[in-house]
Amino acid sequence: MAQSGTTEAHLNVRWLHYFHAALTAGSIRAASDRLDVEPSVISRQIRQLEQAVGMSLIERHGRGVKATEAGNILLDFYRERDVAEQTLFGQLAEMDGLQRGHISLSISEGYSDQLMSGVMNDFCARHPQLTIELNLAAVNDVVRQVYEGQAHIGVAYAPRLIPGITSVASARQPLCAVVHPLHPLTRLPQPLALDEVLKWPLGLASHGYGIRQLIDAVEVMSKRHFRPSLVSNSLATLKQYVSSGNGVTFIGQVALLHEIRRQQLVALKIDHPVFAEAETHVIVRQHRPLSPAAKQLLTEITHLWPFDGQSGLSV
Amino acid sequence: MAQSGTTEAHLNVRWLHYFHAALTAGSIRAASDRLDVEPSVISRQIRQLEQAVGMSLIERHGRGVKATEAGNILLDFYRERDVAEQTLFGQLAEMDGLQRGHISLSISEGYSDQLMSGVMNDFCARHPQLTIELNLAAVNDVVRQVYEGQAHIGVAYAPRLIPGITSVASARQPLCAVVHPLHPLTRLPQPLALDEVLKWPLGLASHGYGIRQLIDAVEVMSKRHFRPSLVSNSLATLKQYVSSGNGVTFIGQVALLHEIRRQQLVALKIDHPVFAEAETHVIVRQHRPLSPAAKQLLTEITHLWPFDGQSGLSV
DNA sequence: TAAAGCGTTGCTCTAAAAGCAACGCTCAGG
DNA sequence: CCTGAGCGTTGCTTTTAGAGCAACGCTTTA
Repeated sequence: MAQSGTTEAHLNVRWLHYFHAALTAGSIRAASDRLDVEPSVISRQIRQLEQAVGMSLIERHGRGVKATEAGNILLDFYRERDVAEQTLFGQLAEMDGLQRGHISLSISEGYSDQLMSGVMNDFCARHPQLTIELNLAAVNDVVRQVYEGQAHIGVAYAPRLIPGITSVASARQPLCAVVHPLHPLTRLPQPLALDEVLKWPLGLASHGYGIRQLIDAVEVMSKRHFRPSLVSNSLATLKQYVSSGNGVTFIGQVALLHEIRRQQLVALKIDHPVFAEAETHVIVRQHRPLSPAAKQLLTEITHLWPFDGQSGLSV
Repeated sequence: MAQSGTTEAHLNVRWLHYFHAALTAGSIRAASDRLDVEPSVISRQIRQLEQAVGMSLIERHGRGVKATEAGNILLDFYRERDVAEQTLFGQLAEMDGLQRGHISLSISEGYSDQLMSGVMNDFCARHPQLTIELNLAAVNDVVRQVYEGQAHIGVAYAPRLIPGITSVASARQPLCAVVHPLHPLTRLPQPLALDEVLKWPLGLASHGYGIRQLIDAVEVMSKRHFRPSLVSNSLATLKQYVSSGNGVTFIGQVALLHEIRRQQLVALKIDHPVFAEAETHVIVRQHRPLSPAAKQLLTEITHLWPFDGQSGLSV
């Protein structure tokens, strides 16, 4: 009587669907009319279901069908499964509608202000249900976190683009010489010659930072030796350094919009291709599908940010 | 972005199965080896699942696949569904193993003792998880309850078999004249002539009882008129009636094994075909699949009960 | 740089589902 | 008692979906 076969085989959707339809409709033929499917199909599928579970599930009367004891159990199971499935679809729809989801951003230090004021504030306000993780990190760490999947989106200044990382947008943001507004350099015509800049005390970012990598490159290319009097992994420290003396440091203009607007600092262009062509990149992991929320945020970033070119935006 | 189609379509089992296998195995090809299915099949089924939910579910890397955010949600859903399904199978197996279930019996009065001592005691002891409902009723009610599905199994004495009712077993249990052990009738040779019995005060079962229907039939056939001095719907009352006087009543021998063994009453055979050929029937509703527990109990009843013939036991 | 491994795609083949017509049966009504 | 409508079921065919096979493009590793 008891089917000896392993119950490993999962329950087919059609079986349960027809089974449920037949019992709710009261008869196989009624279900047939409702579903616009031949009665024979329903009959057979129910039979398959029966021999799959190894028990009789419906009582076949001359007038319709009724559920057996086992049939009722399975019917309850079907209903529970159905609501669970609808709940699932609801969750996915919520996610699709950006009412739910998680986005992890990793951005270079100094650009957080810009991001928060430009895009993130609006986005967070419009989608309060979204969980947004904003991680400040050195450029190399931004790239690494995106590469390893810890961050969905990365914003990095002058990142070293490696295979597996796709830049969906970029904006040219020259690395400038940053000094106090009353600094003698401000009286020279721009772009400044590199030698002029190097006459003054120098503050540099630590190794591993995108800025520092650019500077190192320029150091090699120009066959000069930079002798920094201050090295820091904090942009704020560097800003503080130049704002309280006659020192100079290299920071992207975008990273100190606040100070420039308040006339606490000035950014002076430098006559060197590497400095001039520095770019901020919005990067993602190649071939990694973004969640709907992340996609939306990504497009907003690339649209509101003053990017000139968008290379391969594949959303 | 968002799939506009209705999410009415239910999720196919194969889709989820392959999807889960690929993610747990780490790669489609690994899952392919584990399931012994071509990788292309898995890839395609997952793609079908993806366009069914309208979202990307896995990240395709050069080295295997990973779940997206939506994929993880669906993965959790699959796991929950899986345990729910196993729970279901467990319930059904328990029911199949008679560890769970419900049986409703309807039996004629007077045969409960026999049943309880013969079969039910053992059965209940062996399957304590089973819910067994034992309903005493008049024969016609037994038949009706079985017919209407209120009782799974019926045990009826001389039931009027109607279409829709199947007798799975029957035992010949002649209707006897029941008297006190010292009654004058006991000194006559058996089978007694009907006229001899009718000379004594008569106690009869109420109308609607199987016994009474038999008696009525005999009354018509023998062209005699029975004048009962006591009519009761309680066998116990009838027994009491004959045990305390010189009255006589008609009861099946099997209904008073206790009293016979204790020599409180004696059952005397009567020379009439209707009385002689009375039968107890075990009946079920035609075309009604019994639960495993009910099936088991039914077979035990038909085996342990002293039935001579079993007509169409279709379990 | 070459080889191994991955997911994917076009094609063919097989197995499952669906449609169709007919049968046997139960059950309500004349 | 009998008839007819309605039901579930069964053999058959047609259609669809799943599965196998070989090859391609790609990423990752030695």
